[in-house]
Amino acid sequence: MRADAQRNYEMLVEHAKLAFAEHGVDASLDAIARRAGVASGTLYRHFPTRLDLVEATLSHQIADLIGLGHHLLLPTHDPFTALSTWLHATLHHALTYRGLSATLLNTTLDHTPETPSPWHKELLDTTTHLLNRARAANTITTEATDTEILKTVTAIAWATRNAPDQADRLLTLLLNGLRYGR
Amino acid sequence: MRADAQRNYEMLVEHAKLAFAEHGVDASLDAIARRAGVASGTLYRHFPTRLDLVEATLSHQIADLIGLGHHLLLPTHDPFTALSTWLHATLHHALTYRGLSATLLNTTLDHTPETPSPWHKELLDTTTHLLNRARAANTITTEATDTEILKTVTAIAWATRNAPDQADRLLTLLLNGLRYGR
DNA sequence: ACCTGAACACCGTTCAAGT
DNA sequence: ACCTGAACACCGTTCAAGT
Repeated sequence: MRADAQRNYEMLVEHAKLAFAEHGVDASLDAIARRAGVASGTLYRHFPTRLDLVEATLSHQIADLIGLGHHLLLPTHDPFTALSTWLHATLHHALTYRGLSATLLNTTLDHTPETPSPWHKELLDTTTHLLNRARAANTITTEATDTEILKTVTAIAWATRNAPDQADRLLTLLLNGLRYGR
Repeated sequence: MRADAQRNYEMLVEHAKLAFAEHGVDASLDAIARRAGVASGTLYRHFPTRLDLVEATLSHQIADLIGLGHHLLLPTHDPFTALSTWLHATLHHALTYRGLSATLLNTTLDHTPETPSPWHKELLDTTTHLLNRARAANTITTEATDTEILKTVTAIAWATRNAPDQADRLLTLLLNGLRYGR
């Protein structure tokens, strides 16, 4: 990549982080480009879709989350606790920016024509594995599908986007509903 | 009201219903006005905010829902069953138009500066009463507040907006989590 | 190879002028 | 008293022209 292009890329990610943190993932792309000191066309060249830009600002955090997921899949962990830890972490991730929960729902869990990003696929896969382990250990109901459970987690993130302190309590409620023999 | 104004009002409500049903509550107001055969200013004269128009299209359904609420508060009903019936009905109401769940969350459950509409106040009040009865009968946990529970119901509506057949199952999961001595 | 910025499309909202 | 529709502001997205 040419040096000026590299610099533009970094400036865009940096200002996107600020804008997303302040206004949520629906922040004006035009304003991001302006504050990063580039024209709008340059933003679109580097990030064809808004999702590309969102993912770029979250790349480290996503890597961490996926790392945690792999860790929790080790057989040393109690299946239900591992599932619980994972869903809480996913919930917090979805709360990073206002509107990120909607992005997650749309791109991972609703039938989108586009291929889901590797990030989203990994999220769903990890959840599936942890749920399967919890089901195999006979600790949770089989009443709800993987997708439905992950949907509910994003829904909780969405519902508590202006009061994130309530998020964990609502997820605990969901886990109570899932759990057998409480 | 002048005869032409009356007619414009009705035409606007009628076309708003169609547009909301097709595109959700975020449908273009301009397009609604155009198809109703009036200019945009006329729409704003009758319905200063989008919420006013949304409520107008739902007035009958809202009346029905509130009627059901009053009915369920009669002491003849089992407290938990009444609560369950009410939350399922509220859930279905929130699913009427795509995006209505978001409206409900914003105007009823998040700190909005504006005074909530009588409709929303009634919704929250009825839920509070039914929850209190269920708690007094010792059938549900006291771990979650009224607002949090209603939030979760709107969240489920939001999460299943493209797959409404899953909505009731997810609400059942929530009720399982709430219920004591399942 | 990359960037600029005008151009187009679309929307919400207001308000002076008209009836 | 009510309606019209132009005007303004804001945004996303594309693409011809420039370097």
